[in-house]
Amino acid sequence: MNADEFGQRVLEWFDAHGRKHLPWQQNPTLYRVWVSEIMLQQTQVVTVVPYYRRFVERFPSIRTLAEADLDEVLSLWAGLGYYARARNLHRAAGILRDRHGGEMPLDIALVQALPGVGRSTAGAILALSTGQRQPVLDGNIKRLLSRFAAVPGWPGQASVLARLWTLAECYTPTERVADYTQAMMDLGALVCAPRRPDCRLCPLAMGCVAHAQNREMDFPGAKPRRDLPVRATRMVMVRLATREILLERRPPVGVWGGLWSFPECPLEADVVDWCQERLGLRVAIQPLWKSLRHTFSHFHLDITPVPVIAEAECAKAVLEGERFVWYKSDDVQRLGMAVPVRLLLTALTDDLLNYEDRNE
DNA sequence: CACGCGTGGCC
DNA sequence: TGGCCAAGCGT
Repeated sequence: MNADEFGQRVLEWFDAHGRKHLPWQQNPTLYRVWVSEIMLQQTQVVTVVPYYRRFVERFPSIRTLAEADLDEVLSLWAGLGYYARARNLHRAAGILRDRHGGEMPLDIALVQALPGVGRSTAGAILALSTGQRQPVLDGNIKRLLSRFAAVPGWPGQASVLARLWTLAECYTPTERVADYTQAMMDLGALVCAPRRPDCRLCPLAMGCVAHAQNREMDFPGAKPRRDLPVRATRMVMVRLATREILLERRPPVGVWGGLWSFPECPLEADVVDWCQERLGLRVAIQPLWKSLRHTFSHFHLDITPVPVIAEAECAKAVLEGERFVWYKSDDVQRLGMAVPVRLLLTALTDDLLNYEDRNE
């Protein structure tokens, strides 16, 4: 099947079955498509949609995003994961404001130079928003092309990746590039699916090498896997008699970077001493009622929560400033703390306050 | 090139 | 129910 026929068939399929009502497809400006592409990195459409709506309502333009506090940007990202995306998005908005007149450039090299924007995302932004002829190679298209051409090997391997890029480039048409690009992602997500590809619905089945060999599931080649490491940590839940709880801003990089969580106390340290030295707090430890395992895609995190009661006057005096915050449950949304909201605040804090109630 | 980086859904 | 996967990129 030549490239013209490939594109023709894909576009015909798009007209009949492609997705045309996603939020970022309505008024697909460079800014709106950019935000959507960042959110969609390693994240499924159904998960993104509500976050996307809230985000572009609050930050409708590059300039509003650039002027915002990172804390507020993170607060709208809370729960979506991969928070470096939000930090990069905010930083890139500042770059666009300062060096590009507040506009997304049309030169793919400049787009790709923005933090958080790689080759595929840069291509998707320009192709979907302006129709510029740029290839895209996301996970869906990798899978589709791997099967169509029976490309052996794991796409994480440079040689395999290079071959897929060549195919993506070759099949990208000169007309209706936006529809074609959307169609390829839709085909990969809805028809050429990872688990159960439905080749009866595929407009490319007649040219698909993997299908001809009945080997759809052999492509793309499997990623070499190793077992997840386990990390252990301890989080100190400092509570005042007023039911306020202490949160600390996490470092800007690493797990949950830039978000707020309970302070982490080294496992080898004595909690009472550590609170005295690190936080300047005199505390009383409460009984521990459970520990918690949180599984990430790349490791297990075993968390030991340690509830402690601190003296209010001392605590207030010592821990004022940007690094720490005292909160009540109502304040969570304002602060934008993904981890505390979902994992720590809802689970551990509820337990902490229930525990307190039971003992009153 | 290998690894770090989240979360929800699927079986 | 634990392992796997999903619109990648930065280091």
